[in-house]
Amino acid sequence: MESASTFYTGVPRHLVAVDGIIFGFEDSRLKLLVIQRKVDPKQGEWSLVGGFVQEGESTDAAAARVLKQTTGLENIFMDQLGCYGEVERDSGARVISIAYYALIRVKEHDHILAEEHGAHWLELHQIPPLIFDHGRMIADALKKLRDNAHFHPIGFELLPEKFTLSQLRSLYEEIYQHELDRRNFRKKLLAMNILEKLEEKDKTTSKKGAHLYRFDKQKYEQLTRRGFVFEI
Amino acid sequence: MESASTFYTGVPRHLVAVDGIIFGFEDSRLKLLVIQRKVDPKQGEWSLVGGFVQEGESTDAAAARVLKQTTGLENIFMDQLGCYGEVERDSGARVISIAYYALIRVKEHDHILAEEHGAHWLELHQIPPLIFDHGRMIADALKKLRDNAHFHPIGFELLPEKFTLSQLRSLYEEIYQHELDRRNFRKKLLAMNILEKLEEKDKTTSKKGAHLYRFDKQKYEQLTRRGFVFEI
DNA sequence: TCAAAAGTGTTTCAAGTACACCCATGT
DNA sequence: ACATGGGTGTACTTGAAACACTTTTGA
Repeated sequence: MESASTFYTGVPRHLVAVDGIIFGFEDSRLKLLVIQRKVDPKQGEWSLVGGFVQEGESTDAAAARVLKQTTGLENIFMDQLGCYGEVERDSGARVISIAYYALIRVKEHDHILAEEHGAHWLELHQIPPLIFDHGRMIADALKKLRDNAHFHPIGFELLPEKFTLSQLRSLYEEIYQHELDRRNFRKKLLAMNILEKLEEKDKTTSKKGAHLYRFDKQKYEQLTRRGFVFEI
Repeated sequence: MESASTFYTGVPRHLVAVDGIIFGFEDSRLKLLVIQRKVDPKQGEWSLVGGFVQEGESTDAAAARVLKQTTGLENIFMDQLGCYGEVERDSGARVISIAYYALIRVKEHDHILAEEHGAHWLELHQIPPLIFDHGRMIADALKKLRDNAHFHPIGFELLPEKFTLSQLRSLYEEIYQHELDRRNFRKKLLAMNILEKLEEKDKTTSKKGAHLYRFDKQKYEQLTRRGFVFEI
């Protein structure tokens, strides 16, 4: 393919990175996994987890790899946030970065592995200034998380398999940063018919105990095919 | 910065392209600008407009440059769609592509320039199979256009400065692919208070003539700051 | 027995939807 | 005079928002 090699040769090549905005939910708080950078430039400063896209590796795969390296988790909900392509965004070199955000169950991830990488879970209002354009990435990720959570049942990715309605509500209160009416929330969610009520109760937060529920993905997809639209 | 050069050296570099999904609105139809590719591989086949990101050029700038080269237009509404990073997506080489969609006023663009590039405006249902993953890019762009148009007044980017309410309505009918009630649409839009009613009338489509309106961006932004949310 | 969270029901209000009629005018 | 698209008003329906009371049980 002679002409092909003509078309692609002589074209400048670029360093391409992936950065991960990793959300977690713990103690009724939305948290973010950030690390203290181990390499220069900006060694020791706060940063998102990231890495370079390798040859023969898709950007999605690179993001999944980086996530696994820091948390030990696989098959995690991830969505691409977008490309950050300003020339001067990385002070060390011209790097084009593809940002991904991920939702993980904090309890399930490998805390020891994360610590080895200098990783910390911080609440949203505790996030220090980050290197490069990582602050903007987080802002964009939060916006996308909110938009996405509004019409898709991605919130469940942040909760344990079994959860109470109070937990679910406080999750959305954290995501949207405003209170939701306890009774209306319950009514709305149960009316959707996508939660499976379990016999077990969670007694850690009240004497009476709150029923545990499980997200019924089967039922959700079935309803979706019939035109149902999730909305919170 | 010795350690910095250590960190970045030896890292694989990639070809990075931008591809443009360019929407236009003409004769009450939503259209897409596609070209017949002039280079191998896939010469002669249908493709989106695109090009490679140069050194010292941001991805946004590259997308704007490609748009200008094919249409002659500058300062156009553009939004990033996302990164397409599969390893085998381009059969000629490993190319990471950043897709952008743009909304342009068809009347204002340089038709001669476009023709030189083998460009054609095609209606959505006329789009032939495209090379690589361009078909998927279009599907994604349409989805994003719909989502975006739902809560942001981006539709006006596709209309001439002065337009009738009927034109505006048929634009949204095209975007959403379903009919909207003529009377309710008018009521809703006028109630928003973001349209400036002009004295002029457009008599091309009726004997009575329809009033022309102009989108009042000032007023829209003012209302937005007060919490107003556009929705159609 | 009482504090604290869980669970249930009702009323109100706003926004969307459906729909019918009059208006202006070129042919 | 009439056909054609432009313009206006009203009744209905649905769903969100606001809100008060009862239940359970460990301390």
